[in-house]
Amino acid sequence: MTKFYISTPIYYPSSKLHIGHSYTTVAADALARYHRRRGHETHFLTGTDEHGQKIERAAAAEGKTPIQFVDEIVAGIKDLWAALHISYDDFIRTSEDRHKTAVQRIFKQLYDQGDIYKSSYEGWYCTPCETFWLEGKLKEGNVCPDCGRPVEMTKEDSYFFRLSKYADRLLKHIEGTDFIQPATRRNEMVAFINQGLEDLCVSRSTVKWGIPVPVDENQVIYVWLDALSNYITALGWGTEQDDLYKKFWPADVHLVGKEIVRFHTIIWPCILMALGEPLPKKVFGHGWLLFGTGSEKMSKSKGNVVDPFILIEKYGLDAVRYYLLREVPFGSDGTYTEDAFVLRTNVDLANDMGNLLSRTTQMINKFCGGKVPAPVPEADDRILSALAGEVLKEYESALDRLELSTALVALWKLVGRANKYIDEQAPWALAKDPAKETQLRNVLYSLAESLRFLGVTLTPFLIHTPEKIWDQLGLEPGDVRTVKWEEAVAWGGLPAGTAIRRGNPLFPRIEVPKEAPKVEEVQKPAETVPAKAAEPAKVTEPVEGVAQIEYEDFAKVELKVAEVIECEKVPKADKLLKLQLKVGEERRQIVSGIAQHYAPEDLIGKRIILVANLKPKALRGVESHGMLLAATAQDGSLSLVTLDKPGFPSGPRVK
RNA sequence: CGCGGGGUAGAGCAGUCUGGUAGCUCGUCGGGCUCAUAACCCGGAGGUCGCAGGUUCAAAUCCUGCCCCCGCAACCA
Repeated sequence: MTKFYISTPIYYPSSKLHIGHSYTTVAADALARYHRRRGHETHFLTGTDEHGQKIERAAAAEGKTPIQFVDEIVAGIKDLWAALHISYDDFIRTSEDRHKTAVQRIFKQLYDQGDIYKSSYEGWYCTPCETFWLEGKLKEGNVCPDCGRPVEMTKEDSYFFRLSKYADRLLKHIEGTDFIQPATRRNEMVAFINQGLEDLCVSRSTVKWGIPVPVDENQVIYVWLDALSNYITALGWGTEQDDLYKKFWPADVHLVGKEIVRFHTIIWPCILMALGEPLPKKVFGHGWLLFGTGSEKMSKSKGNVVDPFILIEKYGLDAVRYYLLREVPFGSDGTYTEDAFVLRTNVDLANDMGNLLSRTTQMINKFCGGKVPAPVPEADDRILSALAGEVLKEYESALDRLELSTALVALWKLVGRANKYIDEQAPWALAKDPAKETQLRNVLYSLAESLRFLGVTLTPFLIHTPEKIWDQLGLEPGDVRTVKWEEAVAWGGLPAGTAIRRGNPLFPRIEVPKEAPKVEEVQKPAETVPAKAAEPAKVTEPVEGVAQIEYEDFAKVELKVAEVIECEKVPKADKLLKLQLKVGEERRQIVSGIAQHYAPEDLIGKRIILVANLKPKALRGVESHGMLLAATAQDGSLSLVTLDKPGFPSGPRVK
């Protein structure tokens, strides 16, 4: 029997997931459902990558243990997958014992055979941050880029994996196959490998929340070896119960976001080679779903992350799934806007698909007494049946290539042709002419049969619609997912005489209030959200307006009048200016990101407003002791806040 | 010389690998139909395919150079 094993990345539960994660997971779900529907033995794995310093700290910040913290978020993730009807077969958490023991086994094996070795890692280390920094990342004066405190050259024992040993074999594997898709990503990886691979540090002594290194109590296994291994630990690799592993490995597809293609196509295969296990057949790096207002250029202001729950609540699950799977060619980046969402839903789902069902069922009611008429095959023009055959081929080959949107486009060719067919044939006219009865029967049968076919072929993508279609056609709704595939997609499966059960519209049109959407649209914040995977997305918390404050809160901010004495550009920084200020008798240096709006010489002599008691911070290696006030307009232009009386002295407090 | 993605009709995109009448969706204008969710069908208008060279009988497509835009990162205190 054909088998199919597909995985999503395991997500990092340091915060709530957004629609980008949903995008990856819904896509994997559709592929899993497709293969299951075809009768292939399918295993669909997703999960969470729960270790590491970020989780450790986020938990500490909330006064929780890491596992408490992560448990809550994982529960939320599972709720989301439930809401999206994600049909995963297994959900692995890297904090589970089954994973931890297997990862330790992997580590041990690689260590015993010499593929992992102990060495020392030397670099600039910030003790408070427990982080090594590359020299190039340090701020001026060897200061930690995160906290601004001095770093020390530190030598630390670590374990390294011999990545370099497998580079040649890996390169051959990548170049000779369609292992990495789409092809553009393969080219990037080939270039990357050709730069030379260095051995990979696979342990950390500075983190406690992780899987202990089996041969060294003081260290935990670092993320790559830990997280990537989930694809086999979930199958029971190396245990007594490895039936799943034997059955499903190697994976048919690892679906990943483009930002983590490198880890899945370089590190992971090398680990597998070292273990002597087969490599996954394919790693598909899809693009990102980006958010924009559509009408205007992407706004720089960050806003709310689109919450999948709200979207489902507002527009329905099938509309959300359809949009995710249809709008973006899988592999490239795409955008989400609410306008585009509404348009897509109204046009494809309501007008074309939903209305097709509505008019077809109504015509069968009116012209055939509500029963599906018996066709007369000899007299059939075969227009729709022939097209359905072609569409099916396109659909199947698109899904074999993981091109979900292409598969949906193919289906909608049939939808479009059926709508046109109604116009051409004008059944209402045929119904008036008793001599045309045969033709009428064939036309209506072809339409109803097309819809039955669409119901079946939509089962991987949509959750409620296929059943609704079959129900309205008078079929047993549940059968749409259980009738054997070959039989279900073969033309003629709809029995004559079936009683139509015309119901509510499949997708009611979404009515959008037309009045003055412009202002609102412009002000709607835009957010760029990568469909991030194994690493957490940096999500800017939305600013929900600004709360009122007491005067004493305001008084905490020390604003002062300052005069610009000197000003120059910060080298190698296009946005930064370094300003020397005179504040009364005091001198100050600040750095400000206004270089694209003001030339240095224009600023000299200007009196500006300084936030004087802000903590110092190094920007691009240059110390800044405060900030100046400026306003940024919608179009991105910027204006300094200055004084309107010439000759006003510097130094006074502003309030 | 940081990494990457782009510039094709008013908007959003396909086509570029494998040169050969420039296509799709939305919008717009006009027409048709009345089975249907003011839905559906047909037709029109609208593009010097970023710029400049080159190769070719032929270039959106191949080659060279340039310009511009957008992500990420660094540099928004």
